Amino acid sequence: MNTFSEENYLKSIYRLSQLAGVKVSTSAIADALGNNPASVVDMIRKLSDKQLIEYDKKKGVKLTPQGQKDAIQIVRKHRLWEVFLLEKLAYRWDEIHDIAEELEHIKHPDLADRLEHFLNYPEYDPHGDPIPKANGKMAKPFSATLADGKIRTIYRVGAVRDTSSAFLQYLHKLGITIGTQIKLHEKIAFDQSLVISIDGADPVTVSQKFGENILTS
Amino acid sequence: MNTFSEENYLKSIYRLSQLAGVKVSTSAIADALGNNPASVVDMIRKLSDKQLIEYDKKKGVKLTPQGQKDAIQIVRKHRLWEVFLLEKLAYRWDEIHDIAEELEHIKHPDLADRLEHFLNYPEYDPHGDPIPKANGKMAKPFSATLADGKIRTIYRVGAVRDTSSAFLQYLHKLGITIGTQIKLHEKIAFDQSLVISIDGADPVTVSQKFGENILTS
DNA sequence: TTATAAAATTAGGTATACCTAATTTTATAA
DNA sequence: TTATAAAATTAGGTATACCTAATTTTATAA
Repeated sequence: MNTFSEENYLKSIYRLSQLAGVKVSTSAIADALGNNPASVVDMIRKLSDKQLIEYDKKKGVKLTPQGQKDAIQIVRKHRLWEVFLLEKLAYRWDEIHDIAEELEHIKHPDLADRLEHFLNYPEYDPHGDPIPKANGKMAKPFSATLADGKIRTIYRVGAVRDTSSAFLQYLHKLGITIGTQIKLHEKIAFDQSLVISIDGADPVTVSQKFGENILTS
Repeated sequence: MNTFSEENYLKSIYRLSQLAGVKVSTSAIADALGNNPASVVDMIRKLSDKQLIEYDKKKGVKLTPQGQKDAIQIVRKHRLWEVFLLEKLAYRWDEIHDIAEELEHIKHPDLADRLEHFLNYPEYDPHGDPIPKANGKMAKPFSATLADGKIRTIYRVGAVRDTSSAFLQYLHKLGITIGTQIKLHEKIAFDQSLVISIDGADPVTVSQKFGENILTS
């Protein structure tokens, strides 16, 4: 059984591993968790001893099969609780992440399974991320971003990459949620800003960073 | 904000305070939590510094108004989660206590209020204990025990005092739950054992200790 | 190639919440 | 009243998960 802290490290390492082209380095983990790199070095040693990760100075941190399994179970609980908080307790899109950060650490053998059943086996969480099944399998996450899109094309919002409340509140303000149709009119050559229309409304301009955080399906 | 450990102490002190004739002493708290008395002395100092308890060598530990408030909020969360686990996730009577011990520590301002709304404002938890409202008020707990009962009288099970799985599984085996009718036939003079019939069935004998843990309404 | 900046690590420290063993205080019984 | 048992406390220790400051290693740029 892993501690609260170990679980948070595993989850961060898992997330960083999934980002293409990112080396899961000491400093990358420190940034992700808001901890000092010296603390990360301590924990890398601890998780290596527990055989949950492998560390190679050159390649960075990699989850072992067991570490991967443990990380996925935490992600599973996180995403199931997010569905619960949104659907059953009527929390807003931008509120659920932080509460799920606490709930995901509740350890009781079949709590996740019961919750999944109660929620009627959702495939995706409210941010569009696939929910791992009890066996660890999950649907493919959406990977194409709006920033990669072609102009004069309509896309459907499948998921969001950033789940910070700043981003989610901005989406709320723009009227964008999972399933919203977005037409990409133009990419500004200067800074890759995007001119889009949301559900057929008048065009608005958003940043490249914005577009990179909208995943299309 | 209190730590996980501080919350567990407050809850234990609250529970011990409610038992008539029990002095909330260092050793009583140590027993309740399964900790060493030396550790309890440390925590008594800490909670006193935080003005959550008052300690008098002679009289033992007493919650301050703020300590009482904090303790009741934990009890509120515990009991609401128990209702959720039983009603929504279909856990058994004897399983819910331990899971709620973890869930009660989730700190998010209005999670308890939302959960209470979702559960339709239950007054009592599955063990018959009253659920404190957001303002800390709650229905009077049941206090009369079956062991105090008069013979040839029918009682209704209102609550159980002990919530250990050993006791709850025994009740399950006997077919006793909240609302069950129990007729008290006889008290054995030798050891205060009780001869009872459960929902009109053939009489069975149970111990005095058993009777003291059944609260009647 | 070498200077410099960035990243990683080491050394030593902190607060939390426990512990054991020894000692002191308090309660109980002869 | 005094011996003894029980309870409470003190002293000193541990593991966890962090930290800062200093040092070493690695990467990057002139």
